[in-house]
Amino acid sequence: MATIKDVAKLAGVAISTASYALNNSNKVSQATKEKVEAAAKSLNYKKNGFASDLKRTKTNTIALILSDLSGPFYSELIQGVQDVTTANGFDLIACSSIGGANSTATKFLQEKRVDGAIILAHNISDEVTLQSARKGFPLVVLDRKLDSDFVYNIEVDNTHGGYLATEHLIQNGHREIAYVSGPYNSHDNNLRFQGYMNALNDHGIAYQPKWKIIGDFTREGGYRTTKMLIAQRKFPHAIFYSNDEMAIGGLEALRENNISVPDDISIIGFDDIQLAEYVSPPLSTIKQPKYEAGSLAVHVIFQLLAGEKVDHHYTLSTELVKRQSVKQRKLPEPIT
Amino acid sequence: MATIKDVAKLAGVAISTASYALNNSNKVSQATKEKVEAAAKSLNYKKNGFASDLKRTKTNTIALILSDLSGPFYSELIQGVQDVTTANGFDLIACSSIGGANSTATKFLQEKRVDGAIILAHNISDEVTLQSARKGFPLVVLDRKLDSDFVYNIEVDNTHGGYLATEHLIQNGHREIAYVSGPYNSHDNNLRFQGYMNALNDHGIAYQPKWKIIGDFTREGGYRTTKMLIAQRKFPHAIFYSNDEMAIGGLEALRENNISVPDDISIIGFDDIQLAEYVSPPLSTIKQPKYEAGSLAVHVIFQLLAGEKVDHHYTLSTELVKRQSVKQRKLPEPIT
DNA sequence: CTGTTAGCGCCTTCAA
DNA sequence: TTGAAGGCGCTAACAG
Repeated sequence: MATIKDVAKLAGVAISTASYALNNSNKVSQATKEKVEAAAKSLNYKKNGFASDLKRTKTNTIALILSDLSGPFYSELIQGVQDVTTANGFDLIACSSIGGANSTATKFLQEKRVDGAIILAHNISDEVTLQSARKGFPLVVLDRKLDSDFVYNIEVDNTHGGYLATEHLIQNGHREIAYVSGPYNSHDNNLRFQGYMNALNDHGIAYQPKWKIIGDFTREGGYRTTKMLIAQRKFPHAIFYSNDEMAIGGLEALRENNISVPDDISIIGFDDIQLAEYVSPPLSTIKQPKYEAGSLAVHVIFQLLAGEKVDHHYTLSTELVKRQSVKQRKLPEPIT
Repeated sequence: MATIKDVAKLAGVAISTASYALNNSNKVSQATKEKVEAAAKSLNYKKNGFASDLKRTKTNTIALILSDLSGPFYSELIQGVQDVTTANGFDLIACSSIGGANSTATKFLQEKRVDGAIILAHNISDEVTLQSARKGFPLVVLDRKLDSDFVYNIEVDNTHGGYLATEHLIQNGHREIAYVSGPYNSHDNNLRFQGYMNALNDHGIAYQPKWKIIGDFTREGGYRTTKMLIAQRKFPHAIFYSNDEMAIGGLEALRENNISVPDDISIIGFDDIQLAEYVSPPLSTIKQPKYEAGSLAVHVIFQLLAGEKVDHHYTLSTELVKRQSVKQRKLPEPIT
């Protein structure tokens, strides 16, 4: 690979001159610039990005850390992140946190290969997050709540969302409502569950532990837990799946058992992923402002990079999306 | 930020010693190593990735270049890429080519920030691709065909896929078959169209230019072109959308006009994206071996990096997936 | 406008 | 086992 040295030599100028010329500085004459450019072209010279980043101690890129690049992550969120990042002339790279401490994500977080990062990856530990955040390296987390001088939190109002979902079910006459949870360590899940509890409570319905089923936020998990529910003697009036993926898995399990949604049972999800609208029946769910969350996250980073002071915590609101998986419950005929 | 110098100073050793200790070399005593590690920890030292990459002139990361990070890209493909990459202990980063020549993708391609790259982004020009590829920097393209010493091609058999789709329609009694194309400059599209033509030809059906509609591979494009088709006087027996996204957009247009699929018209897509199975009716389509394409791509890169010689061209086969959007055409009652 | 020079932070011979 | 020193490729004073 040709270096700037080779270019300078070929063009017959000093290295610095070549550098200036290549960076479009106005310190060199048009003639030299052309000479240098010609030399660069003929050598197929490409600058070494590291060397220049090293020198300037700044990369102009921010990282988006996802738990799995191929996962059903939120394309709107990425869109938001992407839009704001490119609008600011920064580069955006996405990397996965598969592999935990040895993952690419951890590497990027720790080795200052980027100027800032957004984390949406439950498999990055709080510990890694906390010890990576430092002055001059803003970190925004979208999936947890962390108190640190250098970590900024953006959350959607999961509690309220959980409340909304549960209340919608209650208002449709359902009282025996199962909650299919996400993993135990999921902050989001815990808040959604809190909302579920609150709604039950506000409507004078006693919480029954038997209706809390532990899932894992995956489609298979939803399928499995639903099968389990079906295998049990008692069946709820409705199921609140703590995310859409699980609800879709559940839908499949229900269909296989000829249990009709929403005639026999009502179900509701959380997230409003793209698929939700296409499954049959279309899934009622809780919509999160994903685009906003993504763009806000980057926005915070840029403010921080510019040395401004910003809040450490933001909460975005959620919204009920009524589709066709929830229906008014037919009460058993009163005996006359 | 603490540098290795600070660590060395605090630990009371030379810089090189600190470096050895931190890199687990066996050239330092256990005692020194511990001393250095303690110092590093207390300073919250993190090595600067650039500096070390610069020194070793190798990054251990490969880039996956997508036209849009938030786009409906192929999660299975990414899965394949990801699996093989991490299995080889390399890092994977995804970046977008939005912005063309000024995009992050172009930057990564040109500034040797990665050891190899996989391109699946029609908005990266052949020119950029060609001039980025160089010895020691293997490039695999998944969406075009390029002849260069340093570019490797992996294609799915689009022509055969197009043939399969069209033939399936023909075998169901359809003869007036519209083709909704992708963008003009899409290599994939051209091959699919070729397959369409071949099938028509093999079955003695004359190609009619009026049945070729120019789309753009987006859902909106499919919607728009279908509306157009509907607005015209003549309507085809069936439509072959050159990708699923467009077919889904088309489905919507058809539904809005109370044209039933597959009763009034049969349609087929291409790609077998996740949604295809969930739309109503479930979309018949052509499935591509996406996971294989992704894993093969990285595999090729690693072979190249290891100095092995590999073929410049691979073709993976496609397969017809029958679902419910294609139906045998009722012939008009013969007059008796 | 151009050239000289001193590092950015790290790794790695080489000599002690 | 440890330390001194050179340099990866580039940028940015500074001096001419």
